[in-house]
Amino acid sequence: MIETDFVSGFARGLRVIEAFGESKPKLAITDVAKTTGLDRATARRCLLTLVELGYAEYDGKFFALTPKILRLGHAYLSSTPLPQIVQPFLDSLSEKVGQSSSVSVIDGAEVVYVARASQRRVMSINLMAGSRLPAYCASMGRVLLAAMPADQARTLLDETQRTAFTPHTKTDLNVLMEELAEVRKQGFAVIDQELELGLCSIAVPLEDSRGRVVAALNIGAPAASVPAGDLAKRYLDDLKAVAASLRLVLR
Amino acid sequence: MIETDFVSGFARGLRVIEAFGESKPKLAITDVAKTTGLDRATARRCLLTLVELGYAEYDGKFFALTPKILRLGHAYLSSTPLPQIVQPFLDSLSEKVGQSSSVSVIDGAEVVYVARASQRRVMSINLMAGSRLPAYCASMGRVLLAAMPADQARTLLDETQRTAFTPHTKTDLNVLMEELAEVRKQGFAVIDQELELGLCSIAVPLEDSRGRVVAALNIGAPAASVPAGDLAKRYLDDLKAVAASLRLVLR
DNA sequence: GATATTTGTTCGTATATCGCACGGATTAAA
DNA sequence: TTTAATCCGTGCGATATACGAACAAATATC
Repeated sequence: MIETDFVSGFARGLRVIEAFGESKPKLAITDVAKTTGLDRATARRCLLTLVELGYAEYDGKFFALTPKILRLGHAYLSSTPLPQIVQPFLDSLSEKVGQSSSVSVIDGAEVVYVARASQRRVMSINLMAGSRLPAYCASMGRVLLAAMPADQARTLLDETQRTAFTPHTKTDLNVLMEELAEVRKQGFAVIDQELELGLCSIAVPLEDSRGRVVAALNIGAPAASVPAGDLAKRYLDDLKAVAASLRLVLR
Repeated sequence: MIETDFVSGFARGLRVIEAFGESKPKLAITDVAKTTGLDRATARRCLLTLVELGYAEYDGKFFALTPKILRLGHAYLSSTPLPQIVQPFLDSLSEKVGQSSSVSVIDGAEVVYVARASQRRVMSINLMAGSRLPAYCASMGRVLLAAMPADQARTLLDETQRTAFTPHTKTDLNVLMEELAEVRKQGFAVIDQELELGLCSIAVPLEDSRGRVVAALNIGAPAASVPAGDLAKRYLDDLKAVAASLRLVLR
């Protein structure tokens, strides 16, 4: 008996959907076959299935996903209490401090935004629910990595391609592990332009009522108006207050 | 030979994912089987496949989606040019007028938000990319319905459960069809508290360079500060200007 | 413009998956 | 506690699907 409880056709199809990430709007059959490692015939069958169901369009040459695909992520966002619960807190926090604020969870070595309240844009990239950032150089990522067992975090970081997005980005494994220990000790993480020049942020963990870290909350600010060194002084109390309120609400 | 280009295992799996919508965080095997109409054994195999791939969790009793599911919607948002292209326009528009602004496309009888710039929250519900609203009572929905052939819009509306969310909601099929004709003629749609009391909005179509309507753009405002009758006067020129700019950019 | 390479599609068959039915476990009702 | 009612996991036969190869069409290369 070799794994009878597994629908490989389904798994293959999901691989096909994910092949469209990374700014690849239109893919031909062979492109999909290559990025997924599937046989061309199989990739074609999956793609045509997506078209048949309305999740994709086909112009005879290229396939492109349709907005119906968003139903899948929406199934998560609308079924999980977290985004709905935190959004109002996020809104008032963001308005009070006049900066963008977000909540994210971890998925592998990436941070996934589940809710966000944005003020004037300061980042070049556009963040929204479902957006992803590498955990090792994001404030919420540091917090979430610090919350897991050290060896698990080390393994995760070790397996990650750690790019230096700016001259400030910390990429050395041991340096990062020390950073995580510090974050664990002080209860928050500060990022100073490691992801993008001119942008710094501070994050705290969000615990549920049983004390388990389920997400992270952050505030991002332009380095020009708020130096990284001032972040804790200015925003930590507000962040902690929101975290405390949410601890009572999160089951 | 009947439909050889279709992977029904894949299609079944997607049905399983969508079963988690509508605020159902945790589902047992039988729940999924019921909502999807699949056999229990099949539903179970799909769910275990999701767990195996990390898209879902299983506590021995209930299944719940994980944030990894967002990768699927993210594949669309990051691969489709539309959200990235419109976001900066949305941001500056929203900031200029001091109200929330959004872009959406149509999927069936629903409007799907693909980008949004929000100011202070005025709605009770939380909107973000991937959120859905019934087309018949949303300003962007009216615009998008008006852009399709009348009989197609009529069929879509006829098949839709048209709930009166407020006393102002228009639900009569013929009234709505007349409304669409008016929208088509004047080139914009105004909604006065049909979705939620205290909220009104105005939307215009977004055309690509070939003149095809590919999305809708709106501004929402509290009825208390901006009466519905003033919406066109105050915001239509700004909306039209953005639409004109985007017409040059959208392929 | 001819050849070489890549791409999309079809086909047959070995294999995996589906739906059904059954037994054990769990929960609900009495 | 007993009974009834679900619910869950598992084989089995029938059916559907994946793979690889082969062919045709399109594209690239020279």
